Amino acid sequence: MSAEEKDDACDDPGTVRPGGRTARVRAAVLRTAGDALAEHGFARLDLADIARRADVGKSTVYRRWGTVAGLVADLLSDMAEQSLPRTETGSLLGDLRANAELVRGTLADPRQGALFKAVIAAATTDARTAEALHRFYEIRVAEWAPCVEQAVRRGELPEGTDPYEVIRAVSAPLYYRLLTSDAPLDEAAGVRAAEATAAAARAGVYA
Amino acid sequence: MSAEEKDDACDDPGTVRPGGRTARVRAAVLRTAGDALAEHGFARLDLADIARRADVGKSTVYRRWGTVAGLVADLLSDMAEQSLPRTETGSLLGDLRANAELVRGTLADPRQGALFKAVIAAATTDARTAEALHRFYEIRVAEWAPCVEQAVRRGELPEGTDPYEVIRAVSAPLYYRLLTSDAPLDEAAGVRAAEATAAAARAGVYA
DNA sequence: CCACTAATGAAACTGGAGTCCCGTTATGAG
DNA sequence: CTCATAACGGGACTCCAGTTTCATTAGTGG
Repeated sequence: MSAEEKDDACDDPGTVRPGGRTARVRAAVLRTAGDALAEHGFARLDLADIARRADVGKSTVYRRWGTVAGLVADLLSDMAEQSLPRTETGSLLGDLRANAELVRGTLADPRQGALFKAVIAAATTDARTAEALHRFYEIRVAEWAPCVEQAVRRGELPEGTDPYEVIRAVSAPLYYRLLTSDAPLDEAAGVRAAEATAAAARAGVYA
Repeated sequence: MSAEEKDDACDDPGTVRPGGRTARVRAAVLRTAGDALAEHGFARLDLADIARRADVGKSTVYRRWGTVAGLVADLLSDMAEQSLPRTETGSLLGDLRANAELVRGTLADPRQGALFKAVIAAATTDARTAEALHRFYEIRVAEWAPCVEQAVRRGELPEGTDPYEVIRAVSAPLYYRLLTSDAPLDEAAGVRAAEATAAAARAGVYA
């Protein structure tokens, strides 16, 4: 181990030969993990079961992801890459309503809603998962922030309005209801979230 | 087992002799469970460890609470009973700011914040825990709803404003930030939550 | 104060989640 | 096409969370 000593000891499995089977295994495991999270939540999840359902060796799952938290973190990275297109309506309220409806629809969908619940729960336990979750929302919020900046340019909102905070304000009541109530996330909730945020932003609360 | 057949088969342990030792055991276990939840989160929690730290027999914990979810549900019932006094300032914005600061202070406190995170995470896994969590928030929201009703009576808000929804709107951004971001919950966040809600409510969004 | 039994606690037991080892497969470079 | 080896898969092994059993302790009604 003279000159050619092992300097790649820190490499995780899957980084040197990411093509072919490795990629197929990752896709199968992540999809199965998503299904399992949506079904049973994050607490009743064990990697052995994931491996069985994904037709993948148990050792492979443990070697590459190690723990449930690590697997969820990777799932979040995967979810962050799948970006949804933003619709532009020309007015602040229209854009915020579009955003609210997108979020509401996602959370109201049985599978997606359960998945988001599970992912948020997982993030409260593990630091790496939390970091992945925060990055996920930073990305999603940044995608929609431009519509607030446009509204400022149009004169709909005061100068200095924080675009990120406005977008977060739309999602907040929807997530709050998802997590702390059993009331359904109907369309009215989305509309209310958008209108409340628009009213507050116009009043200069986020400046 | 003729006339005196066992009709109390459905009774849980602790319901027939709830005084003395039984009460002490419950208090010790719930306190320890709160500590453990705040420390390690809800996933790394096992009842055997709780029993050890609470100086209580392992079988007792398993017999009375059964699972982690059941224990958290009982903890939530206990938390719901400890009601905090509501301050009245005479104006809607003042009351909402007081509420926001109360919630913000609780969530910003390291132990309490971690505990609430853990409890919310636990509720995503188990139906009974979720029900207990929903009841907890219903109680807390109901305690503050009167200040909105007073504002309507004073003419600060339009008739037909939903008091519950207004109170929830104050908490929502604080919880959203707690769960999806690593930014600190500073006082400005509380003030912004109260002001945004007041502006939206005045605009008639919650009517 | 006594008797009855609800509730607790110690210890032995069990099943399966997570680890380890090693032979097999197939990726990617030359 | 060929070879070195990254990555996978099966199976044996370990360890501890959760269960069961039973003797002991202490509430509660009389």
